[in-house]
Amino acid sequence: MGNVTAPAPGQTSGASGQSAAGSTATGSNGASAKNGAARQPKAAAARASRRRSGAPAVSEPDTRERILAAGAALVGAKGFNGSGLSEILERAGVPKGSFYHYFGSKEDFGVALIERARDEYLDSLRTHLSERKRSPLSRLRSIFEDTRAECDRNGPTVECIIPKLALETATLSDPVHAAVKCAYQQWSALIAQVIREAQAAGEVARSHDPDHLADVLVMLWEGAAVRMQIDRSIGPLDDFLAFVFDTLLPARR
Amino acid sequence: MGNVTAPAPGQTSGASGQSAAGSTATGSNGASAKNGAARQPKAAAARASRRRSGAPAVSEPDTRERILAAGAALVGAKGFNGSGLSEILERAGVPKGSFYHYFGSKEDFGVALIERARDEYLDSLRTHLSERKRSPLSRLRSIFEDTRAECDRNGPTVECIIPKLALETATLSDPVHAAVKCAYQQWSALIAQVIREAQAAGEVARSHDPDHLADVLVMLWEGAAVRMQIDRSIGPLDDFLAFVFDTLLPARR
DNA sequence: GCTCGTATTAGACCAGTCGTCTACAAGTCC
DNA sequence: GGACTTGTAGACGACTGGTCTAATACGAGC
Repeated sequence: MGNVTAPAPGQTSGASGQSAAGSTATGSNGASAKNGAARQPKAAAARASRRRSGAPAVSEPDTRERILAAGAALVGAKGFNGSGLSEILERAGVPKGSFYHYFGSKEDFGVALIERARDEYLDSLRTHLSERKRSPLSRLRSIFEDTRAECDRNGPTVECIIPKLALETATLSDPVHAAVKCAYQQWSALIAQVIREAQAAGEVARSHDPDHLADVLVMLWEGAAVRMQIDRSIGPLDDFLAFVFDTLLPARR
Repeated sequence: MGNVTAPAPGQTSGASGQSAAGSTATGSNGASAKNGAARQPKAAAARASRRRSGAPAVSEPDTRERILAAGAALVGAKGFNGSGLSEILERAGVPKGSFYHYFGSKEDFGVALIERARDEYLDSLRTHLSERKRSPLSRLRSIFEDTRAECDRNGPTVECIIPKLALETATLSDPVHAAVKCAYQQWSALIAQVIREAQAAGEVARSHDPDHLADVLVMLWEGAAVRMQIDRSIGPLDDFLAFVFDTLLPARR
């Protein structure tokens, strides 16, 4: 390691690559894998071609999605390494054999999990942000308030598998890391855009640089989310809202 | 703010308690543990009595500490569940059999890890904050700048096992959760204290409530730390410093 | 030197891990 | 109907996980 680099935030899904995993062993085991070539899920190509040809796709009702949903729930609760495939699949009501039909490996599955969460979240964000009848600042606020409400509904211990997976696996697995990084960049960019609109509308002081401010908001929100899990209370999210919208942004000056 | 509360942050170490772990299983396994009483490390009592009697303690040179150090490094890199005892002990140069002489369980070990990190960090904080010859605001700044410098030295992927352990295990293990919560409360309290001093010295606007502001700083810093791991760059920490000390605090008004 | 009691270690243990493999059911095309 | 592909099904294997018992190393007392 030692490097840092930034390998093109786009491309995330696809081939695994099998990053450095057990290469640290100092003593006995040494080489453990005989595989050299990357496995591929078999189903991905099929799915793509089927979609392309517009077939009704009677089968594969939602197996893949069921696995992902169960995985998201369990990983959210017990972490990625803490969740075994067996339990995920048991909850999804899907046999083991099907898993490797849809995903190349557990790591692949992790990437898919992140992409799913990211797409879902960013979509809801875009929905909120495109509500043209509300002012930019009010739209921005609604984003966070809605997430807060959701956390309130689901209990403070769920939610936000992205930072969880990020901290847990990003040090190890490059594909997961890339997916997470990409998610954050898009998120930040969206926020920056609303901030610009809010500034144009005179709702936010122009002294703030939109990109930096967006990064700060994202970081603060993430910190609040972490704190929420630690305190097991959504208080931190309220603190976030109060600080950002009552103190920080309306810097009328 | 709502809640926050403060349930006696002291007491964290000691008996484990074996919190709810597998109680969520829907299907087969169900009960997995046969133990009801808490195990105890055997060595803890000995250590205590030895220390009490002032013996030179020739044996146990630093075995426990070596395990902790190796554990902190590995857990920081691969997460708690991702780090096996075998590898930790191998790195520490300690035989596997010795582990349960010093720790009651892996969970106990996790608590010890957090307490070690917390004590170390809070101690350095107190050192910084008690430097009477510097102004409060400058002391506050030096805290974060020093940590930034350390991250710069060690690379952005290490550091901060506390939020890592927090997100990874706090959902499951009550003792770990308690230790983490305690750490944050103390941290926040320390920051709030400096803020008060800075306000008294006229360095920070009195319009801020010290406790809330401290919480915000901690959350933002935590978010920056998470982001640092994701970006694999200390840029977020710089953003933090710039925002807090150039924009947020000097709200001269 | 021998025994005894404690501090420490070696290695067995089994549950659980991810991943593979073969067998089978269902749908589609010739 | 038979040869494909797509997806389901779960047993199986090699391996590692944390845990614990049985044995060692070591120092004190006689």
